[in-house]
Amino acid sequence: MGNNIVVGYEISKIGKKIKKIKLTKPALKSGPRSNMKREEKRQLKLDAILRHAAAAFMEKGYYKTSLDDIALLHKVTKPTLYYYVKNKEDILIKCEDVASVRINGLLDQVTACAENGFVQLENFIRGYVDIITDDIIRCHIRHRGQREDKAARNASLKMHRGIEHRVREIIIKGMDDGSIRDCNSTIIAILLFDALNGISAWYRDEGQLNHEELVQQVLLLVTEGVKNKV
Amino acid sequence: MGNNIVVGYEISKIGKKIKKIKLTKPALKSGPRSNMKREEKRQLKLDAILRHAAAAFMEKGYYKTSLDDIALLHKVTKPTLYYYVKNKEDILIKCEDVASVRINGLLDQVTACAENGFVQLENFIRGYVDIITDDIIRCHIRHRGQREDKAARNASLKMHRGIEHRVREIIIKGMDDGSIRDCNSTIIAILLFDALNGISAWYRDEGQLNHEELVQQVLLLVTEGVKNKV
DNA sequence: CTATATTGTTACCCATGAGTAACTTAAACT
DNA sequence: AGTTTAAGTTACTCATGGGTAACAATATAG
Repeated sequence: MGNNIVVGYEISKIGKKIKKIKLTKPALKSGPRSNMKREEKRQLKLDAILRHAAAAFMEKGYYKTSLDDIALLHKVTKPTLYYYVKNKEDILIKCEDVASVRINGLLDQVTACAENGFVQLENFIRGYVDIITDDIIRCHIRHRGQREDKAARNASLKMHRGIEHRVREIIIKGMDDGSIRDCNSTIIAILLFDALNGISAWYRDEGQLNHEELVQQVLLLVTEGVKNKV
Repeated sequence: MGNNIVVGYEISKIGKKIKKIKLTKPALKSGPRSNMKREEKRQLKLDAILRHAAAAFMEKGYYKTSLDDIALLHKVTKPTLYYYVKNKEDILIKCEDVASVRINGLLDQVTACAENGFVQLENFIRGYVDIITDDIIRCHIRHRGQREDKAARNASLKMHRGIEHRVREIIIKGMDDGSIRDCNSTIIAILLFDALNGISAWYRDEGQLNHEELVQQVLLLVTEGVKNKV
């Protein structure tokens, strides 16, 4: 009886990896109050782990950061991490989820305002530069690309395309309402993201460069370009 | 007599690693013609290795690419690679050297022309988008950042700063001669590189997007921005 | 107060891949 | 020719680090 508490076994398609699955479902019948507390605590710990991991990944890079490093930062041992994440890559995936929510949230907010396309684009840029201050987002931007798992790779691509598409829509709206000049919205959206995401690789809020100054320069560049109007 | 042909031993500072050093210096006395041929061949092979490595690194990433992978691409075995490069990281360093020469060469060319700052900047952008078509350059852009060796890390930073500085100089020149509007040249230079380097991560010459179209959109964005002039 | 699920630990396993030693073959100089 | 150097091979070592098994402690439920 000792070892039938926890698991059953399921052989994946390839038959190479064996996956543990729970047979006992997470007890949902008990009082939601106490359960809530547990779930809350768990979520907080997961968040902390993501923060620590993201910070480490940003400093040393994904492959140069071991799970032991992350565990140490979080003051637990490596196997404990596996209680919160499926594997190393899952950390990146969870960072991606956070990023998706925040960026799409920003887009919701921006597109909800009844402004013309250009102003919406400005607002998006402002918000985005703000968002990429967060280590988790920066970590995602830097490491979206590195996905061993095929499904994860596709999901990442899909989310990325989704966001790019929404920005493209803003640009198109701007061209329609006359606030943005005629241009190739696809290329412009990509270039914009290249520049903004690039910022996340070097900019620190604590650094010497002022946040407002940065935003101003970005907006001016995107708005006016650099050529002097004589 | 068998084993005193080749080597002496030298203990590095740390005393941990032992390094082989040649006592027999590379014969330079013999005819330069034949030597040239050897050096030439060697250089060609090194170039081929760099090409193969860069292609692999761009496809799978540095850490997911083993030296065996590269050796296989080059149709030799791993130890042979060590005849051409010091270690794995040395491949990145050699790619960096290539990149440095090409980009600084472009800058030489661009700044040699007696044009105003804005036109020089335009010419640089045109040339740069051309250059980042090359796998070796793309590899360098993607992996400058990953340097375990401290000296290599510093060298990389220095080269990068050097190039950025030269572009900043062009922008400043443009502001002086009135061809470029007043701006923070440091930030603009960085943003420009962020956008351009970003391109190297996704653009393929063989793809559906036309090279000229891309260059046009970049130049327009940098020149005019996206705001419609009413 | 006891049973059960939740967190966490110590001690492993084992695949991977960088780097090396020692030997073989091919080329080139005299 | 015959010897030296370059170029390449096979067969290893060995550190690293992701992942797991099995056990220990702590909460929570009934």
